[in-house]
Amino acid sequence: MTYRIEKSRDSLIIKGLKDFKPSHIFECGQCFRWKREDDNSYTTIASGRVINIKEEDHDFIVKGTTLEDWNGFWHHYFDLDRDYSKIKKKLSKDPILDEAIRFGYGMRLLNQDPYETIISFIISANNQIPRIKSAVELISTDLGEFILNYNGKDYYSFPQPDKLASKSEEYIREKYRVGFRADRIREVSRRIAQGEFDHQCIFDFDHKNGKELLTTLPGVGPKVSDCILLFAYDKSEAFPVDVWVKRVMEYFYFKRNATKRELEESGEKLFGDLAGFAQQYLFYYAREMGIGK
DNA sequence: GTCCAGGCTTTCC
DNA sequence: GGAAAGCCTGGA
Repeated sequence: MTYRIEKSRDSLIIKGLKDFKPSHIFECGQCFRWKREDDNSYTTIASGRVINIKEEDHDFIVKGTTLEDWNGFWHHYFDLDRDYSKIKKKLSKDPILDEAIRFGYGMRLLNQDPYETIISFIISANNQIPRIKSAVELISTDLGEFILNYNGKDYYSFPQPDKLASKSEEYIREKYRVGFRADRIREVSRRIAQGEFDHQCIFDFDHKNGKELLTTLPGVGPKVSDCILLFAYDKSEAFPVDVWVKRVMEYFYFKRNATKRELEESGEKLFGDLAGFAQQYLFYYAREMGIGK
């Protein structure tokens, strides 16, 4: 991925960046920590860093970072080493994917922090995106570190595992409004904090072994583990099957009700090692268009 | 071993 | 009042 960065007084100006649209990247459901500002720019926090990014003509104005920090962190976070034009070209041979990609053409899969992603997607079970965002926000404000105020809003990092592990189930449930997910959050945080669960080694595992290990965690089933593998561990074969993917697959591909197994196997069969990208284009398209609802 | 119904907290539409 | 980026348990 080749692009140019120009420095201005208080921001970076990124030029020549292809396949990149903040609204598609943040609003496609992979990430819960972003805010759309009144000027349609996006402010996001990741690994204790806060940036604001604004699309302007074909450039992107980024506030809150330096050249070193962009190259050392955000470049990888936004997955800028990957050629999405190539991925989209391959997937577009499928007419349904072609349509989904026309809709969400600027989507990219973020490389997010593993622990934050694990907890966020445990919270996502049988839940709605506004509520998931709210819970992650409440946890960070309560236990994370204050980073800075941007445009009137305080930003806090997501806490380390020992912080959540030290709270009671009742405290987590009542303070963050996470219901039956409270004990799962506490227990998973405890296992990671005490070194019982090594989440770093999953980077070296393949998709199948990573899924096997992650699903040993309470609150992590097949769908949630595939989200974690796709959004934090760079496993692009992962194909999370949720209600929207079920709807879009049954509506366009099966043209009938499909079993859970048929749905889970369809990703690899149809899209191979690009299944994760296909899933994300399809999810975003199906949810925004209300397919099959 | 696989499959499936019912229950789960709370909020959003 | 039903549905929500599902998981867990128990029983067939």
